[in-house]
Amino acid sequence: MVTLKHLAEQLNVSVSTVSKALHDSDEISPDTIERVKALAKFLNYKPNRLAVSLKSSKTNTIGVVIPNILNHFFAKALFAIEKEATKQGYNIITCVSNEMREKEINSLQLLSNGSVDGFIMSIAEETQVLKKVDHINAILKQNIPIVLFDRVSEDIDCDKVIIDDFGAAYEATKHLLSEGRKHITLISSIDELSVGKLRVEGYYKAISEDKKYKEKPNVITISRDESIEERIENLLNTDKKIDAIIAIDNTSGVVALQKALKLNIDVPKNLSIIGFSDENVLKFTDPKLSTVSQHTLDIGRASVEMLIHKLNDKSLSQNTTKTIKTNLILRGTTK
Amino acid sequence: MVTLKHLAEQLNVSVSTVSKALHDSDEISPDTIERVKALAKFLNYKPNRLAVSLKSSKTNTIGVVIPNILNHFFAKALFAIEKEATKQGYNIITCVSNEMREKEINSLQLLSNGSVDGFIMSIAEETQVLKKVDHINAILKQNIPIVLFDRVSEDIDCDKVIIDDFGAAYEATKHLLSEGRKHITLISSIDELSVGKLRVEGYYKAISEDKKYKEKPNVITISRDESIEERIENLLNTDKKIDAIIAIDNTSGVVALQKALKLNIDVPKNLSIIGFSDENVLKFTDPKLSTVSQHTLDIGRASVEMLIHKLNDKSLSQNTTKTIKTNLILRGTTK
DNA sequence: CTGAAAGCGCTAACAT
DNA sequence: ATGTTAGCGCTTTCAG
Repeated sequence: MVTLKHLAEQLNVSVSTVSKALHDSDEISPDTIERVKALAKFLNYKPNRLAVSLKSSKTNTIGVVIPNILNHFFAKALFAIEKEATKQGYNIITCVSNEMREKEINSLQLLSNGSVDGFIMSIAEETQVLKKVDHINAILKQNIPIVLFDRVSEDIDCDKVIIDDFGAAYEATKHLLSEGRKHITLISSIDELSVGKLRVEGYYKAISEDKKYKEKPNVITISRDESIEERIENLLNTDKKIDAIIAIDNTSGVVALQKALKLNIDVPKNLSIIGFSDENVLKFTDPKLSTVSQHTLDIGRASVEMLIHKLNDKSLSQNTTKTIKTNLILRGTTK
Repeated sequence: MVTLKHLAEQLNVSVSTVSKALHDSDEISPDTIERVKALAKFLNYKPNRLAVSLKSSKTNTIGVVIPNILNHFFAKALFAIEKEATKQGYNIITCVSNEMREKEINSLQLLSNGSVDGFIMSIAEETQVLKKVDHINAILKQNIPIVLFDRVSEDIDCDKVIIDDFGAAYEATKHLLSEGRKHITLISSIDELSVGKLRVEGYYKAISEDKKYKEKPNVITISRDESIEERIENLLNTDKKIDAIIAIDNTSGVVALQKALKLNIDVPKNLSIIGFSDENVLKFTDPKLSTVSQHTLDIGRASVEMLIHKLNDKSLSQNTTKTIKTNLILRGTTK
């Protein structure tokens, strides 16, 4: 690895001269600057990032802690975060909590030792269930900024980026009501998560506001160790009255559509389906699933922007919550 | 941030004493060790990673450069890499090339300045098409080890982890032949990639070895700007003789299955389908797609192992290529 | 215009 | 058993 010292020796000048020259300091003669730069280029000199960071107490690195990279939502968020971070001259170090609080604690500990300037994270399921977030607050107390996205917590006071989960489910349910559906069922495999709870609330609200709707709300929660496929096939088989489904997680919507087709249920004539899936699954379904579009790329981008904003002005102790708007995109599974 | 200096001042000893104490040096009295450790724990002292790395010329960080994180194969590989790296005490810095050579160059440049000890990467499509890999060889020349996985190149002399693409396609095709299929069609949307080419070769070999098979090989390549869905629906609609499909990319197999079901083709009675998809799509299909299982987790793990192995013994200039075996898993879309 | 020196936080050879 | 010093590669005062 070629260092300032090497350059200095080659050119018979001091290290500090070289350093200044490379930064176009006007303390240095144009002639020297040129010579230094020429040699630097020739030898492919690159400033050692560790040394620069150590000196400046600034790593230009963001720690990203996500629950599960195999979940397409988080993969996409990571994609967006990486893209925006790169654009702004930041690297990202990625850790996966695998939904476990212990791993989350580890990752946070590991990186909060000067490795990163701040964190972007989404809370592990276990952490949300246990409602123990002191490990996150501990980082904040060390004056390392955190931006929470999607899965957030009231007990943490920091910047946040969320979607309007309540409103999104509310709108989706309203649409199904407007179609004249009489038996709207909500399916959730994420009822432990903050976002899951909010979406259910939105569904309740829409139902309760509709005077003409006679049925009680029907919420199907599927636990981690159940087979989503079996449960849904069963549901459609036994409860023939269901004429609309709002599936509030990543995958249930697609599964519901598959099973409906298999059972020869006419979609959307006799059954409407709205999912929260990402566009990537569309190529696997025919008709195309109608979805609540979550603008995941915007979520990632906004998270990076907020973090860097705070990094640039740490005095800024004001915390804000940014809500990314959703879109109800009607495709082939709704009337 | 609490440093050795802080601890030293609090305890009225020197910095080096503190350092040694924390490393259980036997130059230090048990008593002092205990006091130092107690205070360190109390103040939540964590050694500054940058300083340690700078001093030791060892970052314990791996740079991971992948083409596309929205591709489930790479997401899963990244998952495995992160997991194994963490287990071995390494962090990962992730960069996404987005299949672009330019971004690949940038990432490599950016991280080869002391940020990482080595790289794990899979080559961008553009790089494979252009066959220009000097930027990768340049890193190797700087004595920074690289492990290439999945998408590799003959023109790069380094450690590699691949699957037996040729053999996998060969076996899959042989199975279709053994079912007595007469019109086996290969579908590929990745014919520009090294792995794509190898899989096609495997298909050819199997076909050509079968004396009883009369038909010419039938290879359908779908380009980036075509709609895979349209193309496949069209294919099945127009060529009614097709009785078996081997889909060598991530998604075509599932799409083919969907379209076949839509067109009321009896799968697997009249049409067998084998895909190269990951298990994650299975929940979206009924019947379940038969696939070539690529053991992506093993690929990721092996990559980390190889890199760390080389890191631990840099003199080891011997490069090896590890081939991860595949499995043909027969499910509902084959007889 | 250039250089010497200090220091970021840590380790380790070398005193004491 | 503890302390001093030098140095990893870099930036930045302060001298010259």
